[in-house]
Amino acid sequence: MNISKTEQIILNILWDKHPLSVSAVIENVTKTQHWHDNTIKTLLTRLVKKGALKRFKQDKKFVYEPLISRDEIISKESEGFLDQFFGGKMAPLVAHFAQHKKLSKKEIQDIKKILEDMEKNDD
Amino acid sequence: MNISKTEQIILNILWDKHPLSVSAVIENVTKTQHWHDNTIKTLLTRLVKKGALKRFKQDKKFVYEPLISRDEIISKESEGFLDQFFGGKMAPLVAHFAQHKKLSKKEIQDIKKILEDMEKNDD
DNA sequence: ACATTTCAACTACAACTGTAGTTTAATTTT
DNA sequence: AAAATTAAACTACAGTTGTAGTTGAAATGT
Repeated sequence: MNISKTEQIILNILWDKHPLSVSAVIENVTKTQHWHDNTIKTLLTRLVKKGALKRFKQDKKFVYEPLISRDEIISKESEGFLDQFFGGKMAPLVAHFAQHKKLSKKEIQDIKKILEDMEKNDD
Repeated sequence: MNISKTEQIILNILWDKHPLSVSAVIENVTKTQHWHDNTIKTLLTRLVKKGALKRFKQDKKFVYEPLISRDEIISKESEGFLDQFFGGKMAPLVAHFAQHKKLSKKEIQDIKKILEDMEKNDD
């Protein structure tokens, strides 16, 4: 299954909260994207067809919810991304962001903490 | 400019080494992809048309080289990726990989080192 | 110079994507 | 119940992408 960029935006919303009616999805999407209603409906339909969403009637209206997990997609996409641009390694990614000053002090601390916790709970 | 996944593979090769002749590109690509020669040629042509590569004759044969920098594309793609999946923050990305045990001990050390260096050379 | 091999250019084509418009069916309002 | 509104389904259409095939031009071997 392949999820396009626009479809991904719909999925992100439904991962946050579901099930959602068409109108609720539209409302959420249009907060950030200037899309026509029908465009959003098309995307929903395509996602159902792809098996990424399921829909069912609730209160006489269709509602949608994800069939694939955020984690599943994130894992797939992350690996592809890392392979494509950083030879599959995290370190160069971090280095890239470091070089471009995309990391705040707080973020650095957060990341270090994550890594240290990880070292502790070593298994 | 938008680079597709397959095009990206071609670019990756040319960033490593350039200029390269068509046959050299083909040779490199087919190490990892089972693509027909013409497919690779099409990709090269499209990349030229997009302005991502330029080509010129060398020794009576065309050779190709990148017009856009790896860093440029990586920056763009990385940000898009991070926004799409991790709310634009690195920490959750690291956490994701940590959770999925995708980080070796050595990598953890490497990343920590990068972060610490960064804290030192603070500006 | 002609045949052969190699390059390069041009053409093809279906699936997927972005982006809706149009038609039909269901629900709600008066 | 007829009219109005809303929801759902169906249709459209050009651009991009993956994946080559075909044709024509140039270089090389004999």
